[in-house]
Amino acid sequence: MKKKNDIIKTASRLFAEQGFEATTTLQITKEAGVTEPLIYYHFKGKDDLFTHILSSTFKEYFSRLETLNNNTPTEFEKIENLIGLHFQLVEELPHEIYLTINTCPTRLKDPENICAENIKKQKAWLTSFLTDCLDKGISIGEFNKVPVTETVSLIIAIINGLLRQRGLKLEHLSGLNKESVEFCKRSLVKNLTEL
Amino acid sequence: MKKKNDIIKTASRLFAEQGFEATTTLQITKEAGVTEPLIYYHFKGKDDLFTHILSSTFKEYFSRLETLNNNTPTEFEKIENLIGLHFQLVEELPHEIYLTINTCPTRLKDPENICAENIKKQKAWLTSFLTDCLDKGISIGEFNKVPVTETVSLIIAIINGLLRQRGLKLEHLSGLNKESVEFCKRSLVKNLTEL
Amino acid sequence: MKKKNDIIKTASRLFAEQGFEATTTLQITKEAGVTEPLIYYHFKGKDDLFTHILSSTFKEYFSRLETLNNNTPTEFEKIENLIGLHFQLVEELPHEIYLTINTCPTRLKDPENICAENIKKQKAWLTSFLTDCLDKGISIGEFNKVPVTETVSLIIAIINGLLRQRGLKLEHLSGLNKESVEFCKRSLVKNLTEL
Amino acid sequence: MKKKNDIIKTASRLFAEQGFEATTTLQITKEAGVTEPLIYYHFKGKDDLFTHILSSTFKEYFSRLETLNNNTPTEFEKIENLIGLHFQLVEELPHEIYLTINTCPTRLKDPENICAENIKKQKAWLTSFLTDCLDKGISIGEFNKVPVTETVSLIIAIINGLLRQRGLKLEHLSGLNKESVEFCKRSLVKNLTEL
DNA sequence: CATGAATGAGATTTCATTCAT
DNA sequence: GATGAATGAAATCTCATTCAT
Repeated sequence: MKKKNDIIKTASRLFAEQGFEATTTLQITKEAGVTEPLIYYHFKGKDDLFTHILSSTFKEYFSRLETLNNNTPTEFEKIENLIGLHFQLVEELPHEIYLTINTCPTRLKDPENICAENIKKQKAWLTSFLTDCLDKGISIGEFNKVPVTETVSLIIAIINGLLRQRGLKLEHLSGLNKESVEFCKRSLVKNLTEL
Repeated sequence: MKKKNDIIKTASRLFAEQGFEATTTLQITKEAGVTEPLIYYHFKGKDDLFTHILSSTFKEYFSRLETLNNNTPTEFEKIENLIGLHFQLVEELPHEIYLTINTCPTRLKDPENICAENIKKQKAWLTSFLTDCLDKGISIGEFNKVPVTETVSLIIAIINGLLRQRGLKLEHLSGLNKESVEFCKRSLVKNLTEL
Repeated sequence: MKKKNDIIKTASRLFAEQGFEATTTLQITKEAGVTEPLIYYHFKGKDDLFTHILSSTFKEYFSRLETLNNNTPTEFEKIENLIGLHFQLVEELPHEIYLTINTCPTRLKDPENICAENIKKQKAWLTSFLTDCLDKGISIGEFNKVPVTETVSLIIAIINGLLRQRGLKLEHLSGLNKESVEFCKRSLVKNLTEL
Repeated sequence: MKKKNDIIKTASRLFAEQGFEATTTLQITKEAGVTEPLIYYHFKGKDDLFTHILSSTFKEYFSRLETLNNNTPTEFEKIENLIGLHFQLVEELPHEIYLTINTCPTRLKDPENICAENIKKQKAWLTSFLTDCLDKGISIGEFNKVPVTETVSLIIAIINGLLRQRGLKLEHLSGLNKESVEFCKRSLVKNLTEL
């Protein structure tokens, strides 16, 4: 079972770095120190291996989303926690997260495939979470009166954009977490004392 | 020459939708209504076709960046124009832009390749532009005293995140342009009357 | 197109001699003097090549059955002609005919496959032809009062058994044609003067 | 030992239905409810398993041939008994018999292999038996003066053809046994009262 | 400019077989 | 007896590319 794990780890990294098609089964097994047929012993094929990695990743991702604390003193802290969770995740599972951001999109055409399914689910979850948050924050006067739908899309875009930068190794997010939160806070929260 | 253009258009779309590796020369020619050797008459090969498309796209992109008006009354208007330019671009050249966002990243390892080169150039350009802008805006008291480096990264992430959403067809950016600008404005510009 | 024909001829022979599974695409192409991918240029795959050969063979077979003369003085001559047609066919297309007898049966489980389909069609045709023949021959007193269904099955079995012997190279049917006809005639036709 | 038998039974069936090459060791073990290495505990390999099944079958076949009664009142009864024996055999061991008819032929090229060897032996036995029978029957005036060699081939073809029909599940031999015998009797035996 | 036919290199996958337990 | 894990060898198939016309 150790070897099975070696395959999964190596494949995650390579799929993330090079994409699904550009990664050959031979390369995976060579770097994992096993022989090619072992992939086919543990998985139905290259596709199934990819699917397996992706399911695990999204499962982990969604289970973490569920742990977000919904009893924060302010609505903004929920957003802060959501952003923090993503920064945390990409530190722990850089390849896996990058896989969902970068390799998935090229496999999105077939609406039944696992990428499409999970990316939709993610979007729905984040939209619902943020919409709640903004609605409540605006109604209790914590937030400025921003248009909810657009602002939700925007925050999701920010999260995605940041993870992507990081995946491209264009940024070492250190310090960006705090600043992203501040940026949003200034834009959303009413009556902040000026910096 | 019409057929050459058909090849380029079809290839742009397919490379963007499926990635470079997942797109076969046969598929390109079939969907373009030509035969395979014609690719080799007009280009050195599949790589060269890709390179051609990418260079044109980045050339167009950089030439547009150069048209940005640097004599705006306020510094924020420069940022507004920059964001607007990207929204404009993705409306006009959706496949080409999505290509740079989605297909390039998996080809980034080789530092000599055209993707790496241009993405670095893009990043340098945007960083320089936004750094100038923020530095000046802060010094003249138009902007809050935000940490420049991080905020620059953040704005770039927002732009990328938005284009990516659009490419994934998760969003119809209509309305998002204006709201993105407002979001940033609230966060950056001092003494706005509260909404 | 000459090379395509070389593939078909070589494949027919090898499929017949060794069976479908035991024949490799490499072997076919080597013996046909071409390279492997050429199979995939002209056919969808090994299966499609097999299917193509089989369709042509059965098409030829059924078109010959249709040429059988139905205006013979006696009913027995129809049977004689039917047997003769099969002997003739196996002389002209030994590999192809042997393919239908020997390689088809192992592919019979899937009821939609081309073997199943054609073998059923063949059986239906022969049954209908022979049933007519026997019915009429009995009613006009040319034939003994034999049980029609069973006798039809038996004549089909004789034809199949003979072709199979020949395919196995256990027999050189010379002389067998005439004798097969005599054997059946003695059994079926009334009032023959004893040999 | 029960599991060994499960392997043998399942393998017989699958080899007969699909052929030797098309049947994988994995399929055999799955359908037999065991694991692959067990085949290698009981047999030297897939070839050896096939050989084992085939030897048993032919051994049983030849031992039955030896039980044929040679002291019948008429020569024709010998032929009748021979045909009956084959009908009987295919009822009892349908897979095994079909194996010899259908799977063996594709393995006939190598003259040292077990199929070639046994099929030759079978042919020799039947030829010798029937030749004796016909020679004697003709000399004592029981049979018409038929050409012996050809008629022998023909009777063997009939037997093979019938077993094959049955194996292909094109026929339920019920009733055919009796009628096959009658068909041959009418053709061979002198002075039958007309039906 | 354009194509039908063909190919070299290599990818994915299968399968009989073995090893360690 | 029996098995889960693993493998060497080879099969089918794909794909970018080229040749001859």
